[in-house]
Parts: sequence; structure tokens; C-alpha cells
Amino acid sequence: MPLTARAKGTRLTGFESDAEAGDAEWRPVARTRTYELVIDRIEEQIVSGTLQVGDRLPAERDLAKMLGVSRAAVREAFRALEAQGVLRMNVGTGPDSGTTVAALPSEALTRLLRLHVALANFPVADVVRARIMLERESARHAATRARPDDLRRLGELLDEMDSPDCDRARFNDLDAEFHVGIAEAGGNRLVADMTIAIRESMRRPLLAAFDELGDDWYPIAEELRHHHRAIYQALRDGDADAAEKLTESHIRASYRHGWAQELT
Amino acid sequence: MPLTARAKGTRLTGFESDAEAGDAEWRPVARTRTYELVIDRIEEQIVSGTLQVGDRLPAERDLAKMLGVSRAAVREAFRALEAQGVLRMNVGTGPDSGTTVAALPSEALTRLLRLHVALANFPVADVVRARIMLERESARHAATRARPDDLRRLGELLDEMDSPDCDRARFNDLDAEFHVGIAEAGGNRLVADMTIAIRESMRRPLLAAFDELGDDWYPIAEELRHHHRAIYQALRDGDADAAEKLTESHIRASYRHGWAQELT
DNA sequence: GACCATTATATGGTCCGACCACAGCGGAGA
DNA sequence: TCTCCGCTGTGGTCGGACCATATAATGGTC
Repeated sequence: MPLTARAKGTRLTGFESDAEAGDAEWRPVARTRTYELVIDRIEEQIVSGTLQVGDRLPAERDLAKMLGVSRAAVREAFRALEAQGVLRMNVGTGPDSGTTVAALPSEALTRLLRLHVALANFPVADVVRARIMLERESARHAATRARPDDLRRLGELLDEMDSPDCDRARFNDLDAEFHVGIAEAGGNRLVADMTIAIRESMRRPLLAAFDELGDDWYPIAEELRHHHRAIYQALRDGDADAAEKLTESHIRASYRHGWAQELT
Repeated sequence: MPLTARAKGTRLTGFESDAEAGDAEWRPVARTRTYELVIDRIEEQIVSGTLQVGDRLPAERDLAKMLGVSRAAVREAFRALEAQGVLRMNVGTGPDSGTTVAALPSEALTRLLRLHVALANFPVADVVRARIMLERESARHAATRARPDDLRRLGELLDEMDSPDCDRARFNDLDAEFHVGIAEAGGNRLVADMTIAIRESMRRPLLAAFDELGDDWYPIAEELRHHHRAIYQALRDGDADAAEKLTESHIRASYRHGWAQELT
């Protein structure tokens, strides 16, 4: 059954509600865009289980023909779903080729969150508070659940941050990795993903703040390094309370320079 | 300056990481697609502040000509951004027409997070822990920041839950509204959005669990109602510690029936 | 001059058909 | 047997055309 969105001059309005009298909502609205119908069909297949994670969708040309729409409409639908991390698109003819249902939307989540923070839709204070909340939780669990491998990796990061040829950008990256590492060691995938997303979203603003510090940066970096060491030690000791507390004060300190006036 | 993505045979690989020896990751990856470059250009404009929320982007045809790409490439970039809630597209010639930078990203964020939670198959225990973490934070802030309007609304929800003609589905909806209301009263938009997304993602599973309870549901609902009243009172009293504590125990209780074995 | 229907214009929405680049497969040749 | 090269199928890109819509400009009518 082709996706005949409209026949010559007519339009699907999606307006069937038996509107009662009075000041009825006279907005049929919901302009139906073909590519959205395509999205609906695909989502149907996914929620019904016909399409499982990893499965291949028909080729664009085939699907277009099957649904009775143009290839462009199918492509735009794919794009929208890909942007949400639902689909993965690859060229070629191998087993990995074609368009498949994706398994890990984590990346999409971080991309989206980063963009929104960049749009300044969230006050920095809110973001910082969210970070504190997330990472306190992660630190608490990491203190009891971190495996030797996790700790070793964290230690390496700290060593690299001590290196003299670690500039601000590198420091920023390593700091992000350190915090993400703790989140992942905490063992809660969902919390870790949110942590990553938020830390990543602050990557650029944080670096900009570092750059603005000028020579004041060096003592501050030294302070942050000490914080990291203390947190690291708490994790090794399995001291959840200390890890939690140190993490909070460390994050607050990170933002004190640059956003002092915006934080309570 | 046209968006020359590639020159005859060469390819941007985005592969710069100095991979150490051993089992190095030998995947150059990151094929550069034109529409992604278009996205980059748009994001540049946004983060640099040239494009503010509500601003209009050039018309598709114009932007395509300006960037030296086809209109289809521009459209696919727009689609991806629209799917993320960054852009809004309208036809016509009025002040609202054209493609503009969207103002309300919350919806897109919750959509994506919900999808993320639904598709990623997180362990219930992880989701519950995340919920507790988020709502403790919200409850704590709501206790001190909730306005009379917020409290009144919460009270109305509780009254409706007491109504005899409040079945399980309605109860589930009202419960979700109650928790979302607290999150919004907390005043942190980002935390509230995450709370909404997670609570929404558990809507169906929770309802299914309620239905499975049979007649055991009635005493449990009574218990949950009491919890709500207690939390509500703590908020009115401005008792942050109590609100936090009660919220945690309430959420744990909600999941105890149905997922008892999966929670520690 | 005020009002209303008509036309103009600009926008996104859709479609078609073609070609390109890439990845794998298989057959032809060494 | 092994290697290489072309075939095939996939997404990626392009240009152009037309449609549907929403506002603005125009003009006619009273």
C-alpha cells in the first residue's frame, strides 16, 4: 500500500476529531509531511519488533518504491532518525552496509545536550548542579565498585596531567576523561551517559574560561590536580563518603573561576 | 568559500589521534558527508552567537548557493537539526516563515532521552537509581523554592488521586505528573527535563506492573498515596531533608512490587 | 477612501533522473 | 593457487522542475 500522502489537490489534514460546538479548535493543523509518514512506518516496524537492533532496512531506492514516495523523502526520514541515533548508514555491499537499526544512541545524546547547552538554554548554574548531582552518585558507586583496571586507567590520566607538556586544552581533555572514567566505573550506564553528555557539553566553555585566566591558570591547575589526587585516593580506599564530598567541592572549584557571579 | 568537502580522491578522515603501538585502533573512520559539513557551519554560527534563538536562516536555495552545495544537502542538514529540536521549519513568507532557530529544546531532549532509555535496555535497577538521584535533588530544591502555585497544583493532583474513579492508568498518569511537578518546582530546567524523560520512559512498564498486581493493587495504591501526602507536607514545611528522604523511599517502594528481585 | 478579491512572491515540500564514491564479490588472468 | 580488475549494490550528491502554502502587493469595486 503506497504512502499516498495526497491525491491531486487534496491533503491529509489529520483532522478527524468530532469537534464540539462553541469555540471549537479550528486548527486542523498538523501539516503532514511525507517524510514524517515514512518515519512513522519505520517506527512502527521497530516497536512491533519486526525491526530489531542491528537489522537492515531495505535499500533507499527499494523502500521508496515500496512506500510509493520519492527517494529524497526516504532519505530525509533516515536523516532525522540517524540524527536521533536510531539508524546507522553505511555504503558498500558487505554485511555492515546499508541502513541498520543502531544500538548505541549515547553519542547522539551527548551531541544533542552539547548543542542545547551551547544555545544557552540552560543556565550554567543549573548545568553545574546537574553535574554535581550526577558525579556524586557516580563517585559513590565507583568507590565500592571500581575494578583494578578502572583505577589503573584513572591513575594514568592523572600522571599525564602532571606532565609539563600538558597544556590547557590537553588538561581539559584529560579532566573530562577522568570524570567520565569515574562515571563508567560507577557501573550505571544511564548515569554515565548523562554524565558524559554534560561534561562534553561544557568542554568548550570550560576551555575558554581556562584561556581567559592567563597566568592565573597555573596555580588553579595545580589546585585541580590536587583535587583529582584526593578523589583518586578516596576511590582506592573505598571511601564513598569522601569521594562524594571531594567530587562536589572539586566541581564547584572548577567553575568558580569564570562563572563566579553566576553560581550561588 | 564553497564547502569543498573533498578533492579528487582525497578524503578527510578526522584521524589525528596518536595511536600508540600494539593493538592500535586502525580505523580511520569518519567519512565526511557534505550535509555534516553544512551542520558544522550552522553550529558555528550558533555557538559564535551570530545566530540567536529565533533568528532566521537563509532560504534553502540561497544557503545552498552560498555554501556551494546542493539544496538536498542543505535540506538533509536541516532535517537532522530539526529532529534534534534545533531548527523549526515553516513555509510561507510571513515573519514566522522560513527556517528559524528553535526556542524550546526541552521537548526534543526528553524525546531523545526517552528513546534512549527505551531502546538501550538499561537494567531497571540503573533506571531506578537514576530516578532516585534526580528526584532527590529536585525534592530538596522544591522544598525551599516551590511557589504557592506549584504547591496548589500538586495538591490538586493528590486530591484527584484520592478520587474513587481513579483507575490504575489514571493513577499512573497522575503519579507521573506529581513527580514532574516537583521536578519543575525545583527550578532546574535541565534536571527537570531528565526527570521527565526517565519517568515517561517508565510509564508503560509501570502500568503493566500495576495491572499484574490484581487486587493487591489497592493496598499498594493506598500506601503510595500516603507517601505522596507525606512528601507534599514536607515540601510545604520547607523541610528539604525530609522531602529528600521520603522521595527516595517512595520511589523504591514503587518499584518494589514487580521488580523486587532486580533491586538490591 | 475603505474594503475585498486577485495576483505576485517567497518559502518549504516533493519528485525525478542522473551520476559519483565506496565496499565487497567473483571471475579472469598470471 | 594467487592476484588483480571489473561488476554490482549501496549510500552520497547534484540540478532542475513542479507543488502547496502563507504573506504581501495590487487592483477593482462600492
